[in-house]
Amino acid sequence: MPEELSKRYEPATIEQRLYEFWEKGEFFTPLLDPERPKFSIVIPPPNITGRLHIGHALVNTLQDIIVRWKRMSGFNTLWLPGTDHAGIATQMIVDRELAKEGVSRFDLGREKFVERVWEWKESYGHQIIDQLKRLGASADWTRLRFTLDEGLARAVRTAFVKLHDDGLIYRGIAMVNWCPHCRTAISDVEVEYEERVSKLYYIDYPVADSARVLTIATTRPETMLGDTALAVHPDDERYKDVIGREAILPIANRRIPIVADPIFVDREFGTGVVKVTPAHDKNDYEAGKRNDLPQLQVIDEGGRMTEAAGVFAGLDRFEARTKVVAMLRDSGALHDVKDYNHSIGIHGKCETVIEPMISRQWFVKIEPLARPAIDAVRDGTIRILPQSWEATYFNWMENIHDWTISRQLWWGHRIPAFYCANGHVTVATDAPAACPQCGSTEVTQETDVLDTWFSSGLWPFSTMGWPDDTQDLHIFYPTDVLITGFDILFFWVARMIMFGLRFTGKAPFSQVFLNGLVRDEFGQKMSKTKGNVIDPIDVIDEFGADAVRFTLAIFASGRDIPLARSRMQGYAAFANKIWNASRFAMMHIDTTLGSVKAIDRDSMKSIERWILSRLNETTRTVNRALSDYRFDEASNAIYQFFWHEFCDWYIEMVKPVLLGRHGSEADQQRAKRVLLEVLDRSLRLLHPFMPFITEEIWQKLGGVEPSIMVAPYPVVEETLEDAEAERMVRAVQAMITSVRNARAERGFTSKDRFKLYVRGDGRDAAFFDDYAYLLIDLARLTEVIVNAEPPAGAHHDVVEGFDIAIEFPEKVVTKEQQDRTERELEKSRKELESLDAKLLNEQFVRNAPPAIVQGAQARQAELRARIEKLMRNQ
RNA sequence: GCGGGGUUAGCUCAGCGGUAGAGCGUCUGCUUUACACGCAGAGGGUCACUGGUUCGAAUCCGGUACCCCGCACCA
Repeated sequence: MPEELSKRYEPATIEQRLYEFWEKGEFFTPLLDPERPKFSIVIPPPNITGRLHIGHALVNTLQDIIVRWKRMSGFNTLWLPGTDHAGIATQMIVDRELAKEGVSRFDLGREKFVERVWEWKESYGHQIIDQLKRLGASADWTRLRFTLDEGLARAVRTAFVKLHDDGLIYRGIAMVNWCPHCRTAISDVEVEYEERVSKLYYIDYPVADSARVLTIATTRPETMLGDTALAVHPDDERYKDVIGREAILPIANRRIPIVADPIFVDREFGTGVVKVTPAHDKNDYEAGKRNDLPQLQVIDEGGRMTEAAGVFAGLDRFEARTKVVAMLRDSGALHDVKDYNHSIGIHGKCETVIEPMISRQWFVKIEPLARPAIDAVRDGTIRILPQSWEATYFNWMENIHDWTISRQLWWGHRIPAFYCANGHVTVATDAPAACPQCGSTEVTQETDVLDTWFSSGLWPFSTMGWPDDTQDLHIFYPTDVLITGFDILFFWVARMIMFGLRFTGKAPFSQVFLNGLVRDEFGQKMSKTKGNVIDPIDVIDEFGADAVRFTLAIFASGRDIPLARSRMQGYAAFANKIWNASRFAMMHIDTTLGSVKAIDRDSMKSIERWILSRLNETTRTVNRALSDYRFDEASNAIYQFFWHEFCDWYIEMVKPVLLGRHGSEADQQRAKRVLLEVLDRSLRLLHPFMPFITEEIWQKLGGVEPSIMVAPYPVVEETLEDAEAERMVRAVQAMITSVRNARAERGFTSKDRFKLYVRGDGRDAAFFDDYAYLLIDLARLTEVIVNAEPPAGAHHDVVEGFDIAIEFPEKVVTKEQQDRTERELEKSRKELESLDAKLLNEQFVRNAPPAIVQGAQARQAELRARIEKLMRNQ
């Protein structure tokens, strides 16, 4: 006898207990058995600084659904979890902590500061892991990895040295994106562009020894202090005469050359004269190199003006802008100022305006890595879903630039390059005791660290022990699918593909599913300033983890997800429905799953065949949808089945037998058995989506397995399909609905009972006789009379091809009823009319598939009958 | 400028060649012994516009309008 359930489902009372049960039971840890079919997936490692946000909740719910589904489907399943050290983000947080104590990291020094960050990590770094557990994530925590662990650090050093030895890593001086706030270089993908309203300043530059004045336009007037030339187009008639002469730089009163550059200058744009600041703009830098111009740095690494900026030295670059403009205005050199909209580069992590800066950095020569990565997607070795992302991937990969991998930070993987006192550079996984070139023992390591994404690019195999030859790599690498947000396609996915192919010779995964962005219910981006942020932990507390997961899943088709609390409330109601349906079932089931025998299928009645047939169809849909990552379709199919077929119809249909109002003892026993069967299969089908509630209920059903999460996932069984049972039950449902409609329209209540007349041939007639009790019960009738002439004035209808008539006490036809009948008639007539035309059209009859034509004919016959009956109701 | 996506019921979306669907919201009944986080029912759509292909188009192709999102450019 199963235990009883409480009247209302209270998620908070079971979630923690069940999660501990799973963890203790080691259900998340796969076997080290190379013979068994495996399924593996690695988590997109969340930053240790992070708190779980709704995007994490989504991506991890989707992974958990797939992982639980595969595990139940018999795969030796590994979901490998871990966290990312997140260089800049983490350093920023600890910096802020230090600031509160009134010290900076420079006061501490590098070593102490890094120690401090590790301490921070020990205290707070696991928070996000705990939150993932609240969500129900069935990741193998015994394999928890961190991108800065010793194992992964060795992988990083090995990868770096290999790339360097292959000539794919170089160190050099170049114009990079510089963040003056974080005081580090960042890569191209880390720069975000924002449309800003700003000003375009027109400045007059007098031509030396002449009365001519050249006007240039700039959005960044402070950089003029670093101008080392003006440039015009060589073929521009307006300026031919000034090429080779000099201009006087206002304020600084420096003479600068006027050069001609056909690549740099667009004659059509602005005045056709451009100032050249080689040290502070990418294009100017290139132009400077072409024209052999000096680079004059006027802004420093902290975004302040240098000594070279003269009187502005020491000022912040934006203060300097204001002052420069004022001074230009005073001197009359400011020609004009216009409003101007343009996008500017921002460092996404700290919102600081990027300053292009010339500096010495480490780079990855990317083209040789990108080519095979492009091929892998093109030839289908890796499939990206939704497929439209492939175009974006190709577009980016084909125009990719070398990757700036060095960061001027302290928290991260220190670059394994070593400098000796004589300036020789050695790149090696371990520090050399002496310089291999000159023998100097004064060896110091490069102070720069690597871009965080360098280490996460190795994630699928570094977490499994690479570069060693480990069992995990043998069994679980390559992984099967990567599930992540589209926003890190370039940052992470592309780099993993490149590194995976390079270092392991294999694509790190065969499929990539990119999920959309979680937005608010009106499609707006969630943001703290808008106040529309949904905190997953809050909603788990409020609605339960299962409801939150289900809500995320039912929206997840690869597009953006408009998330509303009302939806979560709706799926919390679904959880409650599952709970109560199970509670009802358990009041009657008196056996356990472990002790029952298989159902004798030959003895089953039509409604039993029907519900199992419907469940079988649902099973087919769910399995197929999950294999296509159509989480929305899969979850919706179960929802519809469980609530609207199992609860709304089947449970109501078995009540007469279950409660002993109808049928034999054997009928009741069989009904109980089928109820148990449907509940068991439904719970297993639902488990990947709603792990907690299904576990709690399923355990009470007394299964053989210790947990539903290791019970087999339902698969399609052809023998459960029963089209005939579906046809007849559909007819019964339609009759019941028709009676309910007519009753409501005529203003009767459910207490008023009537006689129902039904027509059917041989076998069907016998069926309606058998199920008269059901019609009586659910349609609240006094009697069902098969194949008799209904009295005059009865209400007629045709449903699913069967004639029915309801005998109402008297012909109380309301205006409402008449209108409705009229509308119904009108609709049917219209449809019939178009069908008639269709069937008279020879081309339709000749060209359309026979099944369609037959369907049209059947529908035509039914409509004719229906119209005839409806007319009798008028 | 290049690329991707969208426009279907009041709202949010699914459907992507063969009779317009779901959830939420609205309205009307109902304390029917699992559930009022419930049950039964109702109303609500010329599927953005416009050509074409087809026996047949929300669905395929072309164009127009508007809206998102990448990337590039931005003196």
